[in-house]
Amino acid sequence: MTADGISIGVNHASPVPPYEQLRAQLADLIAVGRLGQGARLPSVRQLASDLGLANNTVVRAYRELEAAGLVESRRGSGTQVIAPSATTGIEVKLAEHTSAYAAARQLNATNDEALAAIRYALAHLDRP
Amino acid sequence: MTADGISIGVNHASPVPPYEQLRAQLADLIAVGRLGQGARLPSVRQLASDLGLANNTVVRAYRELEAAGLVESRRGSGTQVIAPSATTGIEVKLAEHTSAYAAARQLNATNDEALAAIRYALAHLDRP
Amino acid sequence: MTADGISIGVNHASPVPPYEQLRAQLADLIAVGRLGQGARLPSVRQLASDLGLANNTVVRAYRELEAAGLVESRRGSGTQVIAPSATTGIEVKLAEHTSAYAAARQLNATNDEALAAIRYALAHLDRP
Amino acid sequence: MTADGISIGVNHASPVPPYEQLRAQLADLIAVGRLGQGARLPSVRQLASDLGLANNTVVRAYRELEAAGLVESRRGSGTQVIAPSATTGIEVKLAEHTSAYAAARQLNATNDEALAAIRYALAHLDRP
DNA sequence: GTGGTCTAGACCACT
DNA sequence: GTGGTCTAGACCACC
Repeated sequence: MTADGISIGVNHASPVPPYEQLRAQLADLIAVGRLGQGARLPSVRQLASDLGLANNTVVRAYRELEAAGLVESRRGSGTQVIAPSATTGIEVKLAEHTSAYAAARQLNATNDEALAAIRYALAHLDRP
Repeated sequence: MTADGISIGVNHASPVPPYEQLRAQLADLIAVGRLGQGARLPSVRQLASDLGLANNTVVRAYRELEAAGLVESRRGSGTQVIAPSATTGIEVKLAEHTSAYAAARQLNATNDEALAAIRYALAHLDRP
Repeated sequence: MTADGISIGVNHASPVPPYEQLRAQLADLIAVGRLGQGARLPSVRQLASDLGLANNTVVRAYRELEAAGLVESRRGSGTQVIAPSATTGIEVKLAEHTSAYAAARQLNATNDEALAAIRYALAHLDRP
Repeated sequence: MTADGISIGVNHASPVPPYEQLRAQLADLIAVGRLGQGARLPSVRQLASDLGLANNTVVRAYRELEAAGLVESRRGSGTQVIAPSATTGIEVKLAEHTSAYAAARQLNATNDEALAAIRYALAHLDRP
């Protein structure tokens, strides 16, 4: 849990490298609007020490976000979100991912199967 | 597209290492029943040459699947699927993933948003 | 565009640090005669605010120009150009740079290629 | 001078960071055809030790070239040039640069001045 | 052997 | 304080 109430985690056991885990989580927070235009990301040093990473690992993640046009870094003034023209809603983000996942895994879900899936997911999400 | 009609792909540009891409795809095919009990995986050499990978990369993926108890390799008979105690259906797999994704990304979707998501996904899946 | 009709720009995305971008542009303007002997550079505060830079960044650029003997700063009278012993013409400046570039890049241009180059450049310069 | 007869140098005193000096030189060698399609760049370790740099510095340069689509790196098989659709000739490269330089520096050269420039440059190039 | 990532700590540029 | 770069050396994935 970082200062701003956004929590980010890194799984060192995962085959996905830490910088990419970071990048993906931040990209999603931005895409979904949790980090909107002008929002400041935690400082490199802050996030690195929070997560027990080397500074450069965070720098790498921020650099990739910048290359993707999601964020802008300036020496001395930190890293800020550049809002995407049309903010992507949670549903759209979830849907894009679900769809991509199904395709990538060749799950060939029928409509009924997919709906069953989402109902199942909803039923098992721990939520207050 | 490998011999058995199952197609597997490896993206060299991805930060996820090839052996893990392989492992994940095979694990899903098994979890979902596309590769059922007793099904034979392609031979190491076959799959490696199909994908332009070194044999060892495929060996690594198979080894991890074996360690997870999903397949069994025996000299002479290749690598075969050991059906999981309860075969996981497509919906369950999709749902688990969707749910895990939402949690990992802190998307905090409401039920309505999640349903909207799945409808969106369905509408955008190219299907015959 | 600064006060004197000379325009200077800083690209924050460039790997070249801002103070050096400033220094190089000013040095060229001087070398080429656009800023002649006795010409006054914009005040540090002026230039800094025009470009959205911190004062110290401009100070740094001016300091390097002074160390190179191109300008002189005096309290009260700002920063003035000290004309180089022999004023360098545009052609000479361009030529020096072109030549240095070719050498640095090992382009090994023949005379014909270089002439073709300059003709091409001329044809593509937007000029009134 | 590296193995392949291409020589690359890094100036540690320059304000331009080493990885960028590297990137620019390699990009030019490719743009100009000195490193054509399929040509293999020196290995990261090779180049790093030739130039007295840390491996990561070379890695960074190669990564940027890859992001620009000039080059492709594969673990185990090195880094190869992906030829640009239309190979850029030496003259074009030189001209583009000269033109860009003139514009960036506001040299406002006339055609005559530019021609004088190139003649001057040619006269002062040390060439066998 | 190849490239890819990470660390720990340094120094620089910038606000 | 901020981000940006470099080093030295480690370990991993891949051919």
